Amino acid sequence: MKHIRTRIAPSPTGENLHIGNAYTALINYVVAKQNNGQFIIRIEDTDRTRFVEGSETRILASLDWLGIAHDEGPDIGGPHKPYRQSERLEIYKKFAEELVEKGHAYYCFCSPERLAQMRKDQESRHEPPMYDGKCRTNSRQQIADSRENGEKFVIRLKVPDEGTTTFTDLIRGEISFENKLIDDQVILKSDGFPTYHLGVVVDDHLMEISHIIRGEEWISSTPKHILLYQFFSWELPIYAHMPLLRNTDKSKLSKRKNPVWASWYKEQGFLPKAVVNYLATMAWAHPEGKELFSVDEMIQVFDLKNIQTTAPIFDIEKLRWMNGEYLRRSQKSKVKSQIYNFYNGKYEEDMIDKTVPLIIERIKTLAEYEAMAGFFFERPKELERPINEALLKITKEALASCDWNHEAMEKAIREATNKAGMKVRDVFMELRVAVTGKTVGPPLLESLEILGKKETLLRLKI
RNA sequence: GCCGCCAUCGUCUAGUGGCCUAGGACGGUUGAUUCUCAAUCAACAAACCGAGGGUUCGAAUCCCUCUGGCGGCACCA
Repeated sequence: MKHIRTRIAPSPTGENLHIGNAYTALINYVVAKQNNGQFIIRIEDTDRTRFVEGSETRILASLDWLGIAHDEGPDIGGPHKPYRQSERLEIYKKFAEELVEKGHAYYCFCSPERLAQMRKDQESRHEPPMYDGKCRTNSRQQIADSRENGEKFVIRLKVPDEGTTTFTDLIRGEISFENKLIDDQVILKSDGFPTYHLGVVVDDHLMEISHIIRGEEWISSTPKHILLYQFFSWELPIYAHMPLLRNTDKSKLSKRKNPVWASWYKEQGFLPKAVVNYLATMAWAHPEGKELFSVDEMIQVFDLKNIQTTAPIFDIEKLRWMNGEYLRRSQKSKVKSQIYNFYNGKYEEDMIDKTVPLIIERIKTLAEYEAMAGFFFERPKELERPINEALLKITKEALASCDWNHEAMEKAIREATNKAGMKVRDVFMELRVAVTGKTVGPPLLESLEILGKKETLLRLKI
């Protein structure tokens, strides 16, 4: 069987790893790992105008956070380095020129202005915007002259006027496009950088990528890539176009409408395992109907053919539920250190250790710890609502004289409450607000036990 | 406008011709428990399988048409 090699090819044009990229990364990773293959990261930084400093580092860090490890990449190298397209310019130039020599591509000297005007005209005529082929017919002499004059040029793919280009998508079946509707794509830009189309094909071939698993947004450019493979006489990889993650309004997941950066999920206190698990359930269902599973379990049973073709809506509510499940199923000691690390040492470890058992069932993300347990570390600056002193008095007296453990406190408070003829829940609520400042929180008496008698009585002004 | 992809509860999905009066999960609602909130447990509502035609003894499952949604149509990826 052919050696399996997959890849993701992010562009360092955003502030972090896009969650949609994390999604395709996961699938690529799983496919590679279940076949004992390699998962590669290649940085496609061919657009200098959109380049974002530091983006690559952050993308790699997020992938690492998610536990999606690569075998080859810009940071760790590999047999096909470099893994950054900006460092491979000579390669693309060579192949682009080879295509020109073979007659499958041509120099184009059209100015951006002319192209813009052309497209404008086409639009007004309700025609599809396409290059009109002006430079296709340039003579050798014309080309030589233009180049000698230092005119800027690009290299365009010469797409056949007739026939259709067909390819088989592993999860969608056969897809075909009429060649006459495919544009003469620019493959090498005037600045010497390749466009995506040349870059991917050349690198995927050179890096021996066997499966191209990417978002469905690429379906319509796939025929251009197929043509490129054919012109080079290279063996075609297997294609699988994943459904796109969507916003609630069904549009492609975007930062305008959704948190899309992997870093956001980290900052919000989501656990990487939960994020990955949730991502896995997008467009794919565990054969045994399991909702909660690890990447390793997924690797055992995953099959690309079972990927759903419909684009799923990314539902943060379900992710939150899943995160809560992971939190509750984790070992307490692990959660404790996760919380400690999440707050960067802002809260004492000792107090976190004591309070986690009380709040673990009440939070869905690490970031919720603060709202739930903040009162352990800091006196409430203000109370959520005013205190009924008469009600509070009952507990004050009971607490002042009883042993400091929650059983004793409970007994004392209940007795005092009954004697006063009041409702237990009302009395507890009064005490809760007085000590924690809030109407919602962990079990009160256990909390007070941890808080300590001194601090509690202080807050009660006894 | 042109090309392409897609179509089961609000959401994620199971379902590949009879096991479907369509199952599970999230979310929602109700109840139990309870010092609040959760967690937990129980129950309920929720898709007539986008619409219309076929094929078949029989279709969510196969075919066609339509409609809708989405994606693409750059010297961006």
